[in-house]
Amino acid sequence: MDRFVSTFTNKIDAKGRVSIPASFRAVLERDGYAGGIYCYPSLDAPALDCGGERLAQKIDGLLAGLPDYSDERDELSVALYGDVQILSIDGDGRIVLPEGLRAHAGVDAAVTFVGLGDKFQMWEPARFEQRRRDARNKVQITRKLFGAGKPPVIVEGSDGGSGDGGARE
Amino acid sequence: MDRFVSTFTNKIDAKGRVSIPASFRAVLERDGYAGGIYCYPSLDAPALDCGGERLAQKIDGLLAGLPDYSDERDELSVALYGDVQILSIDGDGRIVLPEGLRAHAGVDAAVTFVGLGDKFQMWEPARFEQRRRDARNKVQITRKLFGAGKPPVIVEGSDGGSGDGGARE
DNA sequence: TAATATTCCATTGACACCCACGTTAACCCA
DNA sequence: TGGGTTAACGTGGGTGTCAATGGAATATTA
Repeated sequence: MDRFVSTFTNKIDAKGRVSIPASFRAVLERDGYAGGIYCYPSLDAPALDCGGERLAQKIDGLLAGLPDYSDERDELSVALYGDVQILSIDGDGRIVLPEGLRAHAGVDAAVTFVGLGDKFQMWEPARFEQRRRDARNKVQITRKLFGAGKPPVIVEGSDGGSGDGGARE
Repeated sequence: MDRFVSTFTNKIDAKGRVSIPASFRAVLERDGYAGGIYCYPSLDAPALDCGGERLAQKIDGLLAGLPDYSDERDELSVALYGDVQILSIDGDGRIVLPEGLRAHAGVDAAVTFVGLGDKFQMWEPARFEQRRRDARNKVQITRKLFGAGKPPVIVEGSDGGSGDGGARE
């Protein structure tokens, strides 16, 4: 299992802690993460993008192409690195969400973890439910267009395994 | 952790001292710094660029690329080296910002530290907030770089519910 | 000596670490 | 197949540690 798959909803406790789904943690291990996960506000949604080293390297790669000390680089750096927070995972597999991130995602009592292959997102449960409904409609339309019959599923990473053992709970 | 990541805001006390975020200090250690950090006014922003040895070497490298005695080199040398200050870090991980630097960044009561990979910047908090918004907007526009176009989300197996194990919630 | 800068110490509050409980899903065996 | 057992995960709470901050004491310079 090396991809983030499926969705889980966990509670935020009084201290602001949330458990990261065990299966996601397993992926992070393989990903090789040094004590914490990278997490930043999604650019196009009220959600948080999270991942391990692989995600960090993706960001690096993005900047690697730009010349040092160029305006674009500085700007992009600010937007990417500047927003990134490293959330350390405690012994029980939990993180605490800083105020800024919580605000962007609008979460308070609970968080929905959404696997997206290379990375995963954190959503306010109700908001995610809404988004998912919308997405489903879109899928229906797409199916019609393709004259489908094909089963849906559509993780974005693609080939991604469907269910398999993963998903517990 | 070997790069400056994430943002922190710390206060300036009556004597002009600011704590450098602990995680940044950790990076500086690895970077091998001799008692102080390199710090100079950003060329294109009301902020201060800071870093350790790696940053110094990068500047050297940048200048090395330009022909000796060229105008650009002179200009750049002055622009970079000329304003560089070495700020020593005290036993508690704090530095004091000289007047000149404070003026350029417009800081007074607090400083926002922004990790940018192999260097970090210091901003006046409000000003940084503004800059961040701008940067995010711009990035959204140039987002093709991300290999974007990928719509977010959408897991959820068909109505059959076969797919993965669905969330518990 | 006055004024400024640097080092040292104390306080506070946040966070990481530790353990304990309840629930649930997986497993085993009759 | 069904009931009991076990293990794992999510959750809650207590506690120690460390970072940030404020202030005092000491050194340094004019």
